Amino acid sequence: MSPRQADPGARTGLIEAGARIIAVEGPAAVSARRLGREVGASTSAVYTHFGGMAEFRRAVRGEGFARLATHLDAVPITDDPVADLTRLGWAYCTNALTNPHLYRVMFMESPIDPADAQTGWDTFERLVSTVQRCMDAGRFVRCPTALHGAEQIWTMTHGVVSVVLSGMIDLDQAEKLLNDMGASVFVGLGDSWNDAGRSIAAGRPSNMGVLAAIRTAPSPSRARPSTGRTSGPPGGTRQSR
Amino acid sequence: MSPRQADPGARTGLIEAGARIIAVEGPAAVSARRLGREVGASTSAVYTHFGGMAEFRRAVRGEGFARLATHLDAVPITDDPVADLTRLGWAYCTNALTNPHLYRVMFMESPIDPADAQTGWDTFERLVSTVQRCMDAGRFVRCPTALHGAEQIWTMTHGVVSVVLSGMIDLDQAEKLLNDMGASVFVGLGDSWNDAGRSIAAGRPSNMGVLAAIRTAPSPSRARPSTGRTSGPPGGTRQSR
DNA sequence: GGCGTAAGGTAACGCTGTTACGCAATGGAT
DNA sequence: ATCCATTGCGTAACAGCGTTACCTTACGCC
Repeated sequence: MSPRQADPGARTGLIEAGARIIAVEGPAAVSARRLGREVGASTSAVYTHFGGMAEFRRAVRGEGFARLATHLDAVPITDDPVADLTRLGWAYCTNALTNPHLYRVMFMESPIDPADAQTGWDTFERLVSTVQRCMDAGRFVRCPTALHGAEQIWTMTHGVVSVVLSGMIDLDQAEKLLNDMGASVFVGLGDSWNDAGRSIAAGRPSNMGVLAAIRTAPSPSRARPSTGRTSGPPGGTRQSR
Repeated sequence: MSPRQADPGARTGLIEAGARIIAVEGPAAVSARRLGREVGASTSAVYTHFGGMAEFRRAVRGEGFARLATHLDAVPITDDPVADLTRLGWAYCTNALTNPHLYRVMFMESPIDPADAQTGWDTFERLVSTVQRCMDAGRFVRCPTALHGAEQIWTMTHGVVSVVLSGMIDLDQAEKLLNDMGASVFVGLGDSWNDAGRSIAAGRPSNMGVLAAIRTAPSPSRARPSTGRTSGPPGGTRQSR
């Protein structure tokens, strides 16, 4: 009474095809028919292996978290935990900006379901433990819990990444923001200005070219506040209706 | 030789219907057919008044920015600009969390086009001018330009809002993050810890109930780092895209 | 009053997710 | 060796989507 068993490679093949399509053409290009065409199967493959497009997207998000974890795990552990924290931040940014569509799917879509949130928190553990090392090293003396400090750092980094992906600021601005806000947050957690600055400088990736390569490609929109200094009466924004 | 002219109320009617549908059911529920049904017209109404769904969504984004500007303009100007900054932040959060779907459409979708970016920057001016007042008052002595300080504050606030909307943290955590990171950023810009703390306390909305009301409704997902929980069966969570 | 012009409805095209159905394949039970 | 329950998976259909060609309709100027 043993039935035919599914091709074990089909599932991963679909996930990788989905991640690839998302990376190149964006989430909108992913459809059941397209996936079937891509792996040489029919539309029902998605339903056999995942149950539906929603669950399939969940699986692709999981793949995204796995790639992020790989990036983060490549960050070495040194005797300067704050520099390690900085390196984690740059690794996070590099991962996000080299796979912007995937990052958007992971963190910027409709509220994620609890299972995905758990996956996210598991990845987040890498950050929490590094903050804990900063506390143990006597650097983050004002940080109540490692979790709280990690939340601050992740929220800040995610905010900058998110704004870059929205096209509101460019990568040069983002680098300044990350440096300045990173220092502020580190000091707010208890580090001294001098130590924070030293560690941020130490954690700055020597090969900034990875981000420089990204810099050229995805910058279609650029806008600045209207030149005249502000404070105008509420007639400021022109809008429809 | 004058042709029939379009119903001037139809355009705003469509925009408001779109904003309402987005607010209640999310962006995925907005379709040309649905909009036509909603305002008693046909699908071609969207094409007559906007040219297509993409331009229609741009118009709805504009409506969202207009509402945000209304929220921000309601913040009074006092002689404590840092407290005003805090109030702007809370107004921003309140607007975002009372209209989460609209906020997502405005700031968390695919890269926005230059026209929308300009609209966003116009709204952003309110923040820049307040930071300038903080500099003029001698509070942000380390802030190089008002634009740079405003970018920091907006990025931080947007990061917290964005993470709350993703369901990764709840509103209590978010309030702590905003208070702590706000203080860190203010101090990083040059304020003193005492002054920053005082202004943040002064800018905290007396009626926190607005956010408390939100607290109950949209919290479907809650997860913490690795408490070793399990996920339920992949039941029918219907998800948009 | 007629007429040119544009508003706006109708219907179609190709796309999407999803599912009922039927055939194919499989491996333990007989 | 045969059988057959069980499952994989392709086919085809359904409803709904954005978009557009086509046509009717209503308007204001001559």
